[in-house]
Amino acid sequence: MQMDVSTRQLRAFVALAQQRNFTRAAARLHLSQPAFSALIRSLEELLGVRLFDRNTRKVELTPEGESFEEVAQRLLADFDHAMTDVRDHVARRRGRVSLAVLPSLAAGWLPPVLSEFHALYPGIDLDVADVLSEDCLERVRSGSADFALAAIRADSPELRTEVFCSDRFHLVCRADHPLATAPVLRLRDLASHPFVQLARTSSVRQYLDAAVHPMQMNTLMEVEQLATVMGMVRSGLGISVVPALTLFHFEQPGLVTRPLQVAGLTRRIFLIRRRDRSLSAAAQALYELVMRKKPDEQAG
Amino acid sequence: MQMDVSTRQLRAFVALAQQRNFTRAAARLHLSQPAFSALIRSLEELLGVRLFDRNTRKVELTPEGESFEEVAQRLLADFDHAMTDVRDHVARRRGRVSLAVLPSLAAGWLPPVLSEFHALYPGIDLDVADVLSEDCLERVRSGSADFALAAIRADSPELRTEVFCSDRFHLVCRADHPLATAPVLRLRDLASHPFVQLARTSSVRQYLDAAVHPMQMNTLMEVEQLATVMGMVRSGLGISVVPALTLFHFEQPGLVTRPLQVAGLTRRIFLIRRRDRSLSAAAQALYELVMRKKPDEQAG
DNA sequence: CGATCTTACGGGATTCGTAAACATA
DNA sequence: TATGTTTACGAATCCCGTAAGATCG
Repeated sequence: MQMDVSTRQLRAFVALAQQRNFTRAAARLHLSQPAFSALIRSLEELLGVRLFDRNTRKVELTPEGESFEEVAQRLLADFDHAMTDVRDHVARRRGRVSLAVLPSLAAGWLPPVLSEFHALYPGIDLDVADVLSEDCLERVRSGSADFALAAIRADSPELRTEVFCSDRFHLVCRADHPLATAPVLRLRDLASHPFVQLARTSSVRQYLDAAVHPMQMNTLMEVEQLATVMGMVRSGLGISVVPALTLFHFEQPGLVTRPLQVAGLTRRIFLIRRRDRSLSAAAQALYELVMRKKPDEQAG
Repeated sequence: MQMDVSTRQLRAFVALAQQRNFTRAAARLHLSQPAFSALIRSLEELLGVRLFDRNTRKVELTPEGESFEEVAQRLLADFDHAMTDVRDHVARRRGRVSLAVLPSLAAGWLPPVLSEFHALYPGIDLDVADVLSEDCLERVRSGSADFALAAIRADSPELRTEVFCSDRFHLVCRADHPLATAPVLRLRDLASHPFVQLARTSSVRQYLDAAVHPMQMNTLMEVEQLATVMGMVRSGLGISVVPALTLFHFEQPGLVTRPLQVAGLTRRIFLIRRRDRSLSAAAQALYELVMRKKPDEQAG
């Protein structure tokens, strides 16, 4: 049993209930008076009840009309509220974006991007997960992130991967270290020096292991955080090699960073999103800004 | 800014969100699939967002579609609830009637009528005001009663009066009273006997005063309630004259009631309702039953 | 008789269903 | 290639506005 009452009929009813005059109420809906009359009649027929007692001199609500008035007003208000809510989301006046990003991006490159985003769309809430690549992917897969920036490609078929940027590796060492001023830097030159490694789960480490066999490295220690690497290097315990996007950690007095021109030693950052699933208006807006603000390909 | 989204569009949207298949969802609305497709498209255009990601193999909600789904379902539920509510009232499954009736009618004639009414329409609440005629009219005038049964006509132009029934007067006295067996009863025969009167505000008294000048009466006492009149008469203090509709008070052992064949001494009961104001479905139903159950014109 | 609602009716927009075209796994 | 959506298009329907008719104070 479905009653396809239209919102127009409701609006007509409310207008007439307020104006108590067909001609004026019709004008308010930008309708001719007979057309308006038909609209009221159709509503009455649909409900099976007269809503107005009317003659040429007076228009009054019937008891049923009276009790229907508040109902109709509430329904219309709910309706309009719901519609403006949708429009607000579409217009990016409101909404929420969730993204998952590698910690290295989250600390260095991301903040100014989000700052600009927030200035553009102050009504959109932001939800950032600064987690490792595997976790990034999982969050996109489960839907808890709209998209992600990670260092690995997605494997599952419901995800879509696109290259976001390339991230070249740099040597980091003390300014008084011999390599700081060496004319040429080759990977095997570095191998002999005491080296501060990141944990094997990090993408940085995986790239390094792929480029230089671990056996050839003079690994001094393994730590979890890049900030720790920096501390170790600054105190002269060893050197390290990190991607360009993490260099902000090493912009410290007494430290030197030097690009490595090594073929194949380039970390790729990927943007991961669900396939066959469009982004929300808010997520699309962030996606576009993120793509526009890609780290310079020449960085490093 | 009014968005005339129709309930059909909402129903189409919800059907598709649930079925995730245009063909099946179209069938559910008894529509051809292309017509259904157009309905969805029109909704998406109106809202300015795609609500479904679709290809020939899969139909999925977009993020906007997802958040719109609960909104649409709630709106439709509210809508349908409001509509069935109206229909329930029209079908007399629910509702309320308020009526105002003279106490004499309220105690004797009314209860079985309301009993039948309640059996017919168990969902309709009843509101009875058993008050004197003036008060009956005032309640109709103010809208707190849908209609009234009173002993006076309405004066104000917004009220409409119709004759409901005629109520003949009867002598009430003890069985051992001389008048109980008198061959003929004339008004002047009664006048000499001690008489128990009702208060001047009662319609019964007003009729009597109009028929027999008070000076000609042997008034023993004035009381407010008919039940009191009965008690006085039963104890032999005097006689009285009351309308047929109140005789149930006097159906007591040792009491006699005898009709008075006096021209002009007939109380009229009127039904009063607002002019130019239709009755609610519930009130109309009671009105019709009340008219069908009019006290027999021959009563008395 | 004047203001106002209803009825009558022709034209135009909307919406429908059928059939063909198109897309994807 | 099979399934399922979109496009194309003629037909039916719905809805509007103008004009005439009816009604009440």
